[in-house]
Amino acid sequence: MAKFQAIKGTYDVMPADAPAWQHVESVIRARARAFGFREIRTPEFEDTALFVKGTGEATDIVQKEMYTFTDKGGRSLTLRPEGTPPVIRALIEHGALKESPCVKVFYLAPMFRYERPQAGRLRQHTQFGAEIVGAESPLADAEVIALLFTTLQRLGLSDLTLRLNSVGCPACRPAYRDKLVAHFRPKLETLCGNCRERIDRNPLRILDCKADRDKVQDAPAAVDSLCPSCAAHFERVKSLLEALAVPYALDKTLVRGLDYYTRTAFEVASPHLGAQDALGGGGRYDGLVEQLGGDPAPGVGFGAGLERFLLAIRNQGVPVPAGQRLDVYIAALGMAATVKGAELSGALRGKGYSCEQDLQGRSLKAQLREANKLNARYVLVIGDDELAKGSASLKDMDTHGQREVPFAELANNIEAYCECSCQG
RNA sequence: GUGGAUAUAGCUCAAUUGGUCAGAGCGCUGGACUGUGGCUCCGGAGGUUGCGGGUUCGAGUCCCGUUAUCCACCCCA
Repeated sequence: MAKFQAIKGTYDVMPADAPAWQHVESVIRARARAFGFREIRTPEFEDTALFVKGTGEATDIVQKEMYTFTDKGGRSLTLRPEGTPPVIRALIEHGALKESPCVKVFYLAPMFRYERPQAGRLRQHTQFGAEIVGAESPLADAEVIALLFTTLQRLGLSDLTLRLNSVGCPACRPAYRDKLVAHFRPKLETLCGNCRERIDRNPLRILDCKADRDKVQDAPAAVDSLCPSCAAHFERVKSLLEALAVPYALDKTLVRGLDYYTRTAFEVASPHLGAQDALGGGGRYDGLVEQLGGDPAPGVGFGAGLERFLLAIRNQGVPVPAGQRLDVYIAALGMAATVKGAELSGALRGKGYSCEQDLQGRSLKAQLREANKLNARYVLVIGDDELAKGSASLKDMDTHGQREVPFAELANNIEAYCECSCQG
């Protein structure tokens, strides 16, 4: 076993896996552009207090999952466990919300959480997230959801389930909370240990309990206790999702784990994942901007895990486009030919072709095998014969055809000989 | 933090009740007309069986510890 290995919960994307990542990333960027979201990049670590205040003191993330350390200046810093607080912080810090009443941004960035790894869960994972800040319109909720949902569809994922719920606002939630407590308090005995604690700490989370799924079904639903404005908002979100052709399933037990959520809560899950089946989730957070020191502004967004995208893609058997093929492989025999090959590869690369040359001084057979493995379109064979004639043997790996081409012509006008797909 | 499973060549895995059991396939590499790929055939390299103890005449094969990985819980992407 190797002396050093990637630390628990982290992993390497080796060259063989890179094309799949690039594909997912490019689909995401294309979708974000289609919806008019602009990219934002924030630091990998922040003031610890940003997450304590933003994510919420009582959340599991803050309680036990943060990578927190003290730097040499005595500052308490934390590796970003989630994307929303840093984004809001940046928008406030740069006055983006004063410059424009509504901002739409997305990010693609690593997140860090100290958790026990399992299928679809890592200590460092990559999130695709998007936020719309400054819009109270239910269309903002619907657009954010549609961005996530259609991105997953574009990736070829199917059997997706979009769970939707509304958890109300500071005006109506307290009353609902009381109803819930009143409902469960008498049945305390029938609840699991976790829920007995939750009834005081955070009763809404009892709805999330997997052990007592059945006992939760007849509990009062948040959607039945919404104040008029939250109820109207939720109705519009639903009809806008229909307008956007995004199928949803109401789930009155869906409660998101972060403190800042208000009104809309949603989650997209795939049956092609393990126990952690959410590809992404999010919701509205109308109080967060103010909470973090900005002028009050509503917001809505989501976070989604790329590793889970890749996992679902693989488990579902969705084909992933292969990486770009090599245009030209130069097989040279001997030092003089190698020098000539270097000269030609320089010229070819200058014209925009991808081109590589043997570095091991191996036999021609071995070089051709290598070219084949690299899926090269053409191979230029250069040996003593070619050097004497002043021309190279240009072999088409797809048709098996081969012809002689003078060195001078090759460098200037290879297109003429590669009737082809080589891109200039 | 809790529970369960697993740790044998680069990868996927074999190895009867502890006694030639350290192997196969793939991959890598060389060759089959000393200059021509993908198929086929032949050869080669590569493992002190995660690590440390113990039991035994003898341990990948049993016991203890340790580390790591995987899966599940909590929770989340």
